[in-house]
This record gives sequence, structure tokens and C-alpha cells, in this order.
Amino acid sequence: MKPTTIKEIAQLLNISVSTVSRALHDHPSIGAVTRDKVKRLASELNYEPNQAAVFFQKGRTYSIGVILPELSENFFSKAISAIEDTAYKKNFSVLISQSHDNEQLEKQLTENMKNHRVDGILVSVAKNTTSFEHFEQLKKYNIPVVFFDRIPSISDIHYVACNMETGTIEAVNYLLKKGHRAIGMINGPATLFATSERKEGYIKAIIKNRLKFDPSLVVNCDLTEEGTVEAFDELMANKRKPTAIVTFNDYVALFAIKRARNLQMAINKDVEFVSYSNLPLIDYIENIPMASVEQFPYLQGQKATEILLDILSKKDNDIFDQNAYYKLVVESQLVENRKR
Amino acid sequence: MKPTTIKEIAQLLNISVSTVSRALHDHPSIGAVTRDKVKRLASELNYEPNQAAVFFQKGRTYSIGVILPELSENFFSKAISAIEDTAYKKNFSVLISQSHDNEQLEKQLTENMKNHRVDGILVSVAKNTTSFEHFEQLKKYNIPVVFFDRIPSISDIHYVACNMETGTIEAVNYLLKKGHRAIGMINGPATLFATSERKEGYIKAIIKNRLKFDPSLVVNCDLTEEGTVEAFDELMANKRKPTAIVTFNDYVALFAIKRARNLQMAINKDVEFVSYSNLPLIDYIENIPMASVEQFPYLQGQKATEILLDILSKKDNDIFDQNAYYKLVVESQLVENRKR
DNA sequence: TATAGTTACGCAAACGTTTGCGCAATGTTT
DNA sequence: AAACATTGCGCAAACGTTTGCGTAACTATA
Repeated sequence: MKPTTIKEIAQLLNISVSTVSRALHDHPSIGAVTRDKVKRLASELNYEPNQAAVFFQKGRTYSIGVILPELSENFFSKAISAIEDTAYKKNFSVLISQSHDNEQLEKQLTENMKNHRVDGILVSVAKNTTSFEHFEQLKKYNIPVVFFDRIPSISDIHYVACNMETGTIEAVNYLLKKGHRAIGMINGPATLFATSERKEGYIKAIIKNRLKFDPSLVVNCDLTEEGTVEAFDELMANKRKPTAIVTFNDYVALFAIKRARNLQMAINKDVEFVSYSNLPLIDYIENIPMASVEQFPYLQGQKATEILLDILSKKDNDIFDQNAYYKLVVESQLVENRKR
Repeated sequence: MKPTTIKEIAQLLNISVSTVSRALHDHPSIGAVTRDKVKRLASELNYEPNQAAVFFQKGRTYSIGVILPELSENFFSKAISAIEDTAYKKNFSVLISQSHDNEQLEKQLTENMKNHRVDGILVSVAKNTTSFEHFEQLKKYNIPVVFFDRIPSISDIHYVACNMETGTIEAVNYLLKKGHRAIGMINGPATLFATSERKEGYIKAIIKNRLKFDPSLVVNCDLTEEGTVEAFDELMANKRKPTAIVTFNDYVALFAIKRARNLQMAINKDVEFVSYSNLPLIDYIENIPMASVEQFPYLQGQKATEILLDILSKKDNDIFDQNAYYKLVVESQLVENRKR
């Protein structure tokens, strides 16, 4: 069964295609009677516009591209979930592709998005991407890019990011309030921006509470189980043995907890944990960090999409300032796990 | 910067657009010299075909739709990952949408996919979808559908599914081999097909080993933590107290394990667990099921996509048999968790 | 009543690409 | 040398929709 076209409607009503088109779009120059006649017949015939034709005609695809590292990571699949939902409401479709944290592939995907003529792109950059020309090049083609979560360190970009400091300060304060004085931190690799951000938040919180910052209480790790065990042991061997630890993410926390239990330490008694990510798995496990810093992936995805769609609609109406940049920061927030 | 068109190339070379088009497609009726001239200039100008125009012209979108319950569930995000990768290789794009396990929404999404003129659809049906007309209706529009993982109970469909029986039999055998004789099962809700499939596998394994099936050792649960605790307690109160338990999925397993530990039982000593899903979280936890039945979401996604693309290409060449249906069954497989 | 303004519609071009058909130029067979 | 086959390319239509412009019929103004 072939889908109905505007042309067929026009023939059946003995009017022109342009009239039908305008009638369906409530164009003022079409009389009420014809408009209703058209609309009635259209719905009778289950008319649905041929999107391909519309896109082609308008020179736009009403689709946005998404490039992110790994779809099956919980953070990103939640973000995608938001992106899909938000775009869907505005009748945009979404093209997703994964860079698998590979800079080369990321470049290819960007090229591919351009060739698919997406109207705009949402990006969370690969872990080890160092050059960003492939994104800047999109400006020439007038394709706006909004970055989220993983932001490149260049200026003049739109982005939605999560401020880790807030959550970190809350986390440290939370532990201080519980009476801990020696608070350790198992941080991520020094290369990541997120690592330094967390450290700064940690220091700020310590200093604000008129305590003095002890650098030996902050150790890096490579996020593997072995690395975490090493880091944990190092902290425990410190002259000021920490009674609480802030870990880079929930995975690291779970590794550390496992290690602590193996060393016969009582979780949340001998040593207390607070971490980041707020993974759903927390629900299913017994020994979990007491609290976790939530980064709101759904919200970030939603906001980034809204911003992109906003840019696109303004571009349509020529009211878009080329040199204005959206910079939205979502505050991270400490969530107590036991409450759930 | 406007993208180059075929027309511009034609003008620059003083030849017709049709020649350019044919040259780029290696059409035999174009001479080698012109062909090369065209191709050289095209790559110099970074020519990329306007997909929207091509799609429109060909009356196809080279895109496939995916409708599944929840993107952020690990199983599905892995499947999507495969779908994206597979489709990408054949230059198809993918439209994803989530039914959130809502039948009504699922119908809308199906309608939407049809309107977007996707070439074909991949579906994993919502948990409580009972009527399947919205899918069957697609036949009229000549849009092929391939189901995966969650298959509707109707005939004449293409599908890729995972055979739970194999894995279940393996799981029970695994426990029998370890010496267990009273093996319990915490199954899912009776309404799910997966539930009865698991039960059948369980019974088969028991009977094949010349033991007799004890119905009181198989209890259903609603997959919540409370439901799991109830089910677990019921099993433990049985006259034949099981020394091993097969659980509906990893979540249920973890709930049960938590309960067992609260009852001061030693995991994998007093009671041993085997489950389904093989969630990645298994890596991070201490007390985990000894083994898990893997359902290969990536493989299922990949195969389903390959089948759909195959149908589409055959349809193109008119060699597609309307009444032939692809039915691919992926065998589930027991994976020992400690080995990882 | 003549003029201007408004209302309601049609004509046709345009978007970029593919493809059936036509046709000239060349090569091949009698 | 005539008839035919092959090679290489151009013309133009088609896909479905939107939209600038033109215009006929009608309405209101002077």
C-alpha cells in the first residue's frame, strides 16, 4: 500500500497541490472551507507527509547527531535516553554513534555526521582526544555543536557540564560532620580534568572548615581493581590513617570496599566511603558507599538537547548571535544511598 | 560553506549532471577518462552526496527504526551498541525509541517510525504488550519487522531469540555436578514467557539426570527486593531445604544473596547461586552468583540487524520470498563468574 | 461607478539526485 | 560502401513538498 501524497489529495478535491500544502499548514491565505475539506480528506486517507521530501526541500534533515564514547555505560545510556525523549518531542530524530574512546574513530564519525547533513551535533568527547579540529571544522558547514559532560578545553563552544566541586565539597562536609578528621581520597588518573576538579573541591572543603590540607591523603589510581587496591593500601599505610575515603567513582568504591572487607575491616565503621556516579547497582549490594555524588546524566542530556534545538530554531529565524555561547553548568549533588 | 553538488561538478567540467552521477557510480556507459576526471574533481571539492536528495529520489531512507523498552538497561544498551555498529557498516542510520514498557507508547512509536518512512524496524516488545496489530499493520506498508529477544507470540514473523533452556539445563547440571541435590529456583512472574521457559529447562535437566522433579522447589517472584526475600524465605522453609538456587536474573540473585547474608548464611557454602543476565556489575561485587547464563545481547542485536538488512537488500532485488521467515535462535550459555 | 484593497487560490520553480531513452560518433561486419 | 553494433554522453522527467509571485473574484472605500 503506497502512502498518500499531497498530489492525490489535490486531484481528488480538484484543487492545486500548493493549496493543499498551505491548507495543511494553516496558511492564512487559504479559506476556512477549503482548509477543512483538505484536512478532513487528509486524515481520512491517513496522509502523512513524506519526511524525506520535506527534508530535502527544506535543505534540513531535522535530525541531530550524537557522538559519545560508549553507549552501554550507564551514564551515557541515561543521557541518550534524555536526548531521545527531548528530541522526539520536537519531532527531531537522533543519530547515535560511539567513539569507543578512540580519537581516530571520533573524527570519522564527525565526518560521517556532516555527510548525513545532520542539523546539529551533541558530543561527549573521547577520553584521549587531544585535537579538536574535527569539531571546529563543523563551523564552516554551519553545523552547531553542543558538548556535554566531557568538554574539550577550548573556548568559544556551547556546553553543558557538571560541576564536580559542589558535590565534592558536600561529600567532604558530609564526612566532616560525621566526625571524620582524616579523610582520604582515591582519585582518578592525573590526566583527566575530572581528577583535578575533584581534588580542588576536596581541598576547598578542607580549608573552609579551617583544617589543613594533607597531600598524602590524596592518591591517584588508574581505575582498575589492582590500581584501586594499591591506592587503598597506600592510604591505609599513611601515618594518618583515614577513617573515611572519597573515591573517584562507584566502581572504584566497590573495589576499595572489597579490599577493605578482605582486610577484615568493617565497612562504614572502620572506614566509611563516599563516591561519585550514583550507579543503580547500588540498590543491589550490601556494602555500599554511604553516599554518592550524582551527576544527573538525564538532566545533562536533556539540557544539551534543548540548547541545540534552541540554537537551530534561532538560526532558522536569523536571530542567532554567532558569538554568543551557551554555557550551562549543572551542580552535582550528594545523595545518601541508604535513603533509597 | 555550502556543500558541493553534482551540478557544480558538471558545470566545471562542461558535461551533464547525468554523466557526473553515472561516473561517480562507475556506470559502464561512461568512458574511463571522463570517469576519472569526474572522480578527481569530486574528491578535490570534497563532494559528498546529499543524502536527503538521494533518499528522496530513491524513495528509501536507508534508515532502520529500533523500538525497545528501556535504553538504559544494560541488556538493551549492549544490543543497541551492536545494532549501531552493524548498521553503520552498511551505511544505514538508526532511529531509536523507547517504549518504556508501555503498550500505548509502543503503538505511537510504531506509527511514528512508519511516518518517518524507515526501511525496516527492529523490535523488542514491551513487557505487557498483548495485541500486536500495530506491528502486523506494517506489512501493508511493506516495512519488514525483525523481533529480537522479546518475541510476540504470533506466527509469521522474523525473529532472533535466545533459547533459555540450554543455559538453564547447563546451570542445573552445573549445580548437580557440584553435588547439590535439592536445587531451588526463584523464577519470575508467571505472566512472562521467559519464566515458563526457565522452568521447563529446569525440569528437563532434573529429569534427564534421573531425579524427580519437586514442584515446591520452584517459586515465582515479582522481581522486587521484597518479593525476592519472600521467595527466598519460602524456599528455605521448604521441607527439602535447597542447597543451591537458580534465580531469574542477576538482580534477583543479588537480592537473595543479601537476604542470605542477613540470615548469617555463607554464600556459596551454605547456599550456592546461579543466575541469568551476566551483568557487568558482577565484577565489582564480592558475594556473587557462581555462574550466570549469558544471553548475548550484542550478538542478538547484531544478528537481528543483519537479518533486517538482508531482507531489505533482497527486497531491492525482488528476490525476496514474502512467505519465508527468518527464525534465528541463539543458545544461551552458562558462564562461570569467578573465571573473569 | 470607478478605484483600491482584500481574500482565496493556482502556476511554476526549486531542492539534488537518479535513470530511461535518444542520439551522435566511432568501430565492425558483410 | 552499405548496414549494423557499440561506445559515450546529454536531455529531461521524476520523486513530494514548499513558497514567491501572479491574478481572478469579491469587498469596501471614495
